[in-house]
Amino acid sequence: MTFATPFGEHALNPQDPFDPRPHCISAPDGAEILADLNPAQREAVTHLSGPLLVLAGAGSGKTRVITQRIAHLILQQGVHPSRIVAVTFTNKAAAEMRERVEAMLGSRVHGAWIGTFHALCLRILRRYGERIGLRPGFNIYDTDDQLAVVKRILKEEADDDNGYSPRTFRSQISRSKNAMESPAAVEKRAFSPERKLLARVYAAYEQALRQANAVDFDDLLLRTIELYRDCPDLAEADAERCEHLLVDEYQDTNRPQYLLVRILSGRHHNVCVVGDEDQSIYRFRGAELRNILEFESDHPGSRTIRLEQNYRSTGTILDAAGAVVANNISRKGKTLWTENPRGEPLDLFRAPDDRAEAIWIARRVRELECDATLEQMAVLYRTNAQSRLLEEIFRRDRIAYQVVGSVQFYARKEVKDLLAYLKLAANPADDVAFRRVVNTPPRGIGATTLAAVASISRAHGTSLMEAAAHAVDQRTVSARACRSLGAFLAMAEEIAARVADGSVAEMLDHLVESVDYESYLEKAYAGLGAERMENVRALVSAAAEYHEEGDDATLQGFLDRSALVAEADNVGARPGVTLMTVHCAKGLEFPVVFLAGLEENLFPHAMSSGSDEDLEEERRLCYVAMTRAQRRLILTQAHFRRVQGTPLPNPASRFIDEIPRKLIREIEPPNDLWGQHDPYAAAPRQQASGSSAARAARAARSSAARDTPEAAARKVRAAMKFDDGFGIGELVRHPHFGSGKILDREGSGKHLKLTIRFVGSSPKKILPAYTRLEIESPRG
DNA sequence: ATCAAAGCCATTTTT
DNA sequence: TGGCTTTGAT
Repeated sequence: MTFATPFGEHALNPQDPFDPRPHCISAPDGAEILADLNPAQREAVTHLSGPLLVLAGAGSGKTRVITQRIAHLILQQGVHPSRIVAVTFTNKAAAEMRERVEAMLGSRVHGAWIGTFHALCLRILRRYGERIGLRPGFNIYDTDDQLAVVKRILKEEADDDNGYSPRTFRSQISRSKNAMESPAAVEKRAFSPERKLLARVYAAYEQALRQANAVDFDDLLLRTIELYRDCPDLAEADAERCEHLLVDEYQDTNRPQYLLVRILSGRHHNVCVVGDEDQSIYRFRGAELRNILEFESDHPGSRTIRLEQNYRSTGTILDAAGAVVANNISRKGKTLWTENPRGEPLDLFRAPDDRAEAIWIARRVRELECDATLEQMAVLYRTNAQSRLLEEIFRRDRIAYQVVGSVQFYARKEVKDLLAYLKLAANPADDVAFRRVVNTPPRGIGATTLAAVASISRAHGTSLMEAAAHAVDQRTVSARACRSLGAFLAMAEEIAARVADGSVAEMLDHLVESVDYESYLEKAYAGLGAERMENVRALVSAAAEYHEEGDDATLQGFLDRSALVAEADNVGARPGVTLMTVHCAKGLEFPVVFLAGLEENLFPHAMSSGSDEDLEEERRLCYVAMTRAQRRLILTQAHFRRVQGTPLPNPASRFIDEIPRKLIREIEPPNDLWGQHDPYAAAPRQQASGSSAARAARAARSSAARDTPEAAARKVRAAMKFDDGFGIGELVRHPHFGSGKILDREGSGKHLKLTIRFVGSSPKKILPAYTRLEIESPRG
């Protein structure tokens, strides 16, 4: 398991990543905590009162500083743990921090809060949410759920030709929320029809969430701020509790998070933020670099400490990464240095295409296996889509690997289905959950029935669940629908009744049994049902595990966790090479790192070529990727890459050119990787940007045949008479769409299909055999 | 109402 | 390329 370190005598450095001894020494008392720290680290740990900004370069022992600081406060300053709050950005970081502090202090940390912003806010809202109108049992909507809400609204709000993408609306709404813009504010500044529609959809979305007693991720922060604003007593009490506030990854905070920090540190002002402007990579979701750049002016009397000694990487890797990020303008500027040896030059492999790139990486992994384990290697890439080819080749070559975070476990359909049942039990107002499970597995409740239920819910202003009960009571829907809807309601009630007693795992087990979920999966995913069933079993065992962790296990707690916890949180849990996106890799380190897909339009991504800010973020992302490497960094690039199935040419990433040549060793492609397939044959000649070329290809494919020379035939048919009464030009009435005019007809008997234009909409095809069409104006 | 086929769409990163 | 929605058939 241990491997020879190339660092010779440096191996005894206690912070040396290749030192086989465990990193954190257990149970220190007194001065021992400070023993292994350099002067800057020590100052950051012992600085006691007032705001503190720690600019911590990559690999400079940032987590160490935070954890030691917590230990120092508790052990030597006598601060009660419950008066310490440490917030991080990801669960991963929080878990690591908690683990390391516990390793040092054992039970003495008990009472300190260590967790993510979102988890902290959720806890506050669970306790006091009622004071701002959140009813107990409120649910958390993830991106999928948000999308479902937006889709439904778009359908109702703008049913005529809405060419708008729900996804765009969803992210625009999220963007507005992070900027803390109300629907009214968006409306006020909306000049284009699209912005106006956005304002309407946004308003309806907020309304829908309130009615469903649900909050989205953004709301967790926003509504906590709202709570503090409306209930100053609570803000006061929590700020009082925050004798010491520590914030990790401060460069990634957005506006709501910034405000929360201000509120919570408002009383004691002992706020210690740690961050690195060069590693800010979440601008796209509202992170404001400004927060860290302006910390000093924001918090008068603050102290700034720079951690510039790197303990992680070789000198070569550090120089290369530093040279890249030096091209950015908006930064405070740090110079990282290291006592580590220079190490090997960076490998650079330029592959003819993406397939050859993957094959070469697999081969190189095999070669390197002699001085590093598979677990010590990682392949990083910009986009999740890139993992597919790598996986294929790794599987073929029988190299063990683990993909982190691509398809989130909790985002899988089968998992979401079952969780939706539980969410509905916890919160019957959750309309998204209702729609999701009401006919899953299919039980004869189709669009017609659902539309009837929805209109009742609108009319009475109640949830779909209540509306459904009402419909069954009043026999508003057909007898058949009544029966299936009634059965569904009875089952939902039964599940809800089990919430009080019994474990979550038992509930799930019972649920899977009673709806016969397994045979549904079998039917719905021919052949792949078993695979999906595995995920169901994994969910059940996750629930069982959750139950074993503590005695305060509740359905609520389980749902909260599944909403906030991502799969990415157990990196390295399984054997093999780690495959993940660069974003996912932040905060991690590996002895050997491959960075794949270094091409223009991919990294930097085509989406980011718009502004300098976007490009600088890509560059920081590249910096983050490179600084994950401890011993070896291997860069790869593909001249041609398949995008949506078409091979597209891309020049090498500008980031490669920003690395000093002398730090790179370029590797010639082996013969067998050239020309075993001929990418140039299929590729377009033009040197276009990825996205526009892709669009052109798509357009060409679809614009092939669209003309319909049937107009003549239609005229012939229009001249004929029909004895079934549905003549062309006839006016008819449809139970749903109202009055309309028959434009055309095909087939006959029960296969008769009519094209009808209804008032105020485009023509629709109707089969009279399945609907009750009445003739409105018989022509003489 | 349900199922299968076919067209359609989108592909940046995540709590 | 593949997942998902719409369409079409029964």
